[in-house]
Amino acid sequence: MSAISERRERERAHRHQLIITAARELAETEGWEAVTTRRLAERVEYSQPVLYSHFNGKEAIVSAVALDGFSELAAHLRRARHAAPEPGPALRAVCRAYLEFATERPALYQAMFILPTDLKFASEETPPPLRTAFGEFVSCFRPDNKRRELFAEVVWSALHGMAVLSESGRIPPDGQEERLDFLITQIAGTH
Amino acid sequence: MSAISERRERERAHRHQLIITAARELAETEGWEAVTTRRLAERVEYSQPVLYSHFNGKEAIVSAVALDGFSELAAHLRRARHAAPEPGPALRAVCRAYLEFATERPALYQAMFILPTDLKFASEETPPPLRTAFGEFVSCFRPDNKRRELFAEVVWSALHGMAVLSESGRIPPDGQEERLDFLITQIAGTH
DNA sequence: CAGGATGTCTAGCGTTGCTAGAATGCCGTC
DNA sequence: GACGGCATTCTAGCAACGCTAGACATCCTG
Repeated sequence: MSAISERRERERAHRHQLIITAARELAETEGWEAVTTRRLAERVEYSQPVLYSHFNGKEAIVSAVALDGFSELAAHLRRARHAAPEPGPALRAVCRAYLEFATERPALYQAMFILPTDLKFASEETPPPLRTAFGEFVSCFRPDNKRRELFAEVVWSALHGMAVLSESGRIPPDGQEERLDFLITQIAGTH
Repeated sequence: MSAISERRERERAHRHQLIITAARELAETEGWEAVTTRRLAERVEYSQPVLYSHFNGKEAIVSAVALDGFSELAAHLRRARHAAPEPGPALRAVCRAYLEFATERPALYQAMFILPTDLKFASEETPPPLRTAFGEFVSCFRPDNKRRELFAEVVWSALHGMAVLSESGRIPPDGQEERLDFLITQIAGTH
């Protein structure tokens, strides 16, 4: 009884992740509007209702993808920050990594920041990956800086704005590097 | 023939605007997910297909609402800029007005910047209201500043990020004023 | 007053997210 | 080793969506 239900649990967990990755792949290749419950079910080779035994609905699936995205983003930013020698260039490196992430994984970024999700932000129930991702920005400022969280919020906002406005063509996608340079120059000296 | 068709034309134009304002009101009171073609048709007291004799589809209706929004935003920013005495406080006033606009008309702002629309940005076919709205930011910098467009893009991006991240609860909505203050302080001195 | 064009509506197509209830298959027990 | 019972999966379908074809009515023109 124990071993059997354990195996089932394992298979179930495996299928759970299968759904998430299938949704993500489908979104990355054809966009989120192509991610329907039917196509997703077909992709994982199960019928539609099994999706609902794993997730509360489509929004929960998007949320799961977004959560994975936050983990990757956090790792990506951390790598960039540790690769930079001093706290000064660290901010620039992290910002560049952020924009890189947004442009290279547009569908994932969309799930994280644009599509409606169940994720709770800026509260006690905020999932750890979200916290650590944000923490990477905070860590670019000196620990004795009492307003580092605030600074991080502004930097993050600016980057998000740049990412999303250039992605949608509202600002020319070319000038991204120059804009980043200006932003960093203005913020620098405050860490 | 002339007078009659003129009257028809007038009625048609009136109904055209009626659809737009109905869509906007519905979105502002119940959110864009409640704006369906059926409910919209019921609201204007016509059947569904008349919507399609005025617009190419739902996206075109959203675009029309967004376009109106850009006109209002441009006027709102211009008012704020002219109310400020010097170019220094002008930037702050315009930024504050922008955030005000975003928080007070969330549905309208969503149509302008988040929902998919037909509007062309940063190109030759960009509608005038979009240009003038962006121009208000540019005008906050000195005419001899060769990078004023770039600066305006960064400021706009930062404001958009702040607006949308606080609206969705990704950053605490309270700190908005403080964040704005930090942003302006860093950008100031470059106009 | 008839003819034709214009404009509007009824009805319906295909697809969406989601779910109830039938059917299937696997487990533990006698 | 056959069987009852439970969990799981599927078939089928609902209501609502954006959108459209074709019938219907209405009004101007000759």
